[in-house]
Amino acid sequence: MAAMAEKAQYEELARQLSAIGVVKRDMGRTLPSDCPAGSAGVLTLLGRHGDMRMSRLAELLAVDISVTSRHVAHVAERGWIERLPDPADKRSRILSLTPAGRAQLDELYERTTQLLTDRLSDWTGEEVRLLIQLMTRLRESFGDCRASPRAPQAASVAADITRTPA
Amino acid sequence: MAAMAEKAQYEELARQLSAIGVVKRDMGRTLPSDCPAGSAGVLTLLGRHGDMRMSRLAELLAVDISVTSRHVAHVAERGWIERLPDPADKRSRILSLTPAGRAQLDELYERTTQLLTDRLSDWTGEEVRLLIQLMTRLRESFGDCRASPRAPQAASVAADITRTPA
DNA sequence: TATTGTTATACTCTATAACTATA
DNA sequence: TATAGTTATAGAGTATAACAATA
Repeated sequence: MAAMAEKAQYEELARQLSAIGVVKRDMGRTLPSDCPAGSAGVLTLLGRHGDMRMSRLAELLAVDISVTSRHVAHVAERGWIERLPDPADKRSRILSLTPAGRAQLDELYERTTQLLTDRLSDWTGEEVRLLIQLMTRLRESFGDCRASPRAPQAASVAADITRTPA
Repeated sequence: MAAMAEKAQYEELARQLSAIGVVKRDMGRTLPSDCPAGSAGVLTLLGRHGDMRMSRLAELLAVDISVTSRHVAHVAERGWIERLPDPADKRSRILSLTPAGRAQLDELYERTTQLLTDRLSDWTGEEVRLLIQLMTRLRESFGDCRASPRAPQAASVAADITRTPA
């Protein structure tokens, strides 16, 4: 009984996931031409979490380290980050934002805010918060448990909904 | 004041959007090797909405018609759809699922359900429903208003939350 | 002239595998 | 031997532009 309804829900969720690309592409169009989404991800995570090694960044990006390496190279070529030697392990490199990288990051923040302020003008803060919470939990459910260092577990959303009835 | 909080929320939402790829890739890995995500999208929408023209399908997929053309060609080569002449406009083609296409679609449903049943085992139906609703609204807010033919407008989610306090 | 759809081209993102340097 | 990172290669998805056929 409930299984049938769940199956239909799952189909609908799969459809929504496959269609979310239209949102990502719209976001991508607002990026500077020399800073594609991959580069923006590197800058954002370094800005948020501070200096880190390649392998840690790959975890946060949730992509293979070879992909991370390419994004990092692109960002480093533009002088937005430095790759410092790791005194504890000569195989490793410590990634660190440069002042130019921080400036680029500010530019990205500016563009993101402008776009979302426009697109989500009729959303409440509560709705945005809830969507963020559910997307975070979705990623955790798919095994990406690395991106929420401060929030060990995005607890049951249902409980949160009842606790915060707008 | 509130603007600062909103800006931080927007940054977080942008991060979640850029990181959702890990979920899509996991879904993609469950697909048959000769039926990539683009093909699955074509089959799914034809199954859901019935026969349609290329241009309509491109709208539903929310991609350029040139992209749609390639996905459709891939699916047609495998015998999953037919491209029938449109009696009303000889430039146009009517796309129609074949029995083999329906069988392939059933296979896709099966795999999707299995994956999501596993990954979302600790989600409530209400949480899934809410995520679907918010993602639908997000796409609408980004100008993709074409994919919800039966639900003219996904109304305020905040109102819905209070109306349905679990 | 305008529109429907196809094809050619180019770009981004991704994973796998082979490789180098270090642990 | 095992691990950190780089590079080469291949595959999927997308958009733009040029084109053919029809409206």
